Amino acid sequence: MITTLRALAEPHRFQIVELLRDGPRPVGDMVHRLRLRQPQVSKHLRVLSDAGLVDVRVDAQRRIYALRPAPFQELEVWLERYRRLWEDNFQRLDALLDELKTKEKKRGRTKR
Amino acid sequence: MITTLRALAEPHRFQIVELLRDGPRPVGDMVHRLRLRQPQVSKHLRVLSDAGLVDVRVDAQRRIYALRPAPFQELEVWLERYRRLWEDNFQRLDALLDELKTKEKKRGRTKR
DNA sequence: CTTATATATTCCTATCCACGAATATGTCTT
DNA sequence: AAGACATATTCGTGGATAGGAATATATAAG
Repeated sequence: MITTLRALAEPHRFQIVELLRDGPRPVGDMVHRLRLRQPQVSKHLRVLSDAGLVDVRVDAQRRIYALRPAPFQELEVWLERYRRLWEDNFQRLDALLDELKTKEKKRGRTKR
Repeated sequence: MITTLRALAEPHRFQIVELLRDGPRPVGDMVHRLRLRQPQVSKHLRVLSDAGLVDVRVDAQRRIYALRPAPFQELEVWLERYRRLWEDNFQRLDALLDELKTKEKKRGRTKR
């Protein structure tokens, strides 16, 4: 999970991933679209590959990169456990109770 | 989005977020549970706060930190656009077609 | 007002990593 | 086999940042 997040957290890599969302692409195409230098793109792809976010298919001299679904699925599974943050009242209820408690404590004195 | 990812990509911050998933907590509690030194926890919380992932509520000398739902919702919205990766056939079809093309090209010669 | 408790900030340092430049590897074409 | 094309790797460097130690700030308690 951390590996996935770290890989995605770099802006250029994020852009590469966003590009690949629309389908597999060769390196040169990404170089052109993102206006980055070829070595940097290759290096970012290496990081993404090591993180398991992409895989490569060889087509003559070209390498076609594509997203691997697995890490994105894992991200989604992880995120699901945070749904309650906005779907339940959950912390809102908690915060409300705490606030009431705070007000009670402060009764009779000036704030700050 | 990048801001959110960067904040989550650091292991200790990730742990803090995981802790806060179960509800708001004061700093000292996290220090104790994660066995980190207090200044580091405060610094990580600062980063999380700047990234909009948490907010603080003052309770006497203590500060109670809680997750903010918004960034997690945004993450989920972003992730939704990647669902097709595994729900459709999408790239699988694409890859299949490419593979057929490759085999055709290679017909009659030795691999590598 | 002094002390204790809880948290935040500052300063320093070592480490990591993204970039640029140069070069290497691999494959196609002729 | 030679050159062209596509991609990968290496090396060096500057900037960002996490951690440690010390200190500052804020509130509570006596």
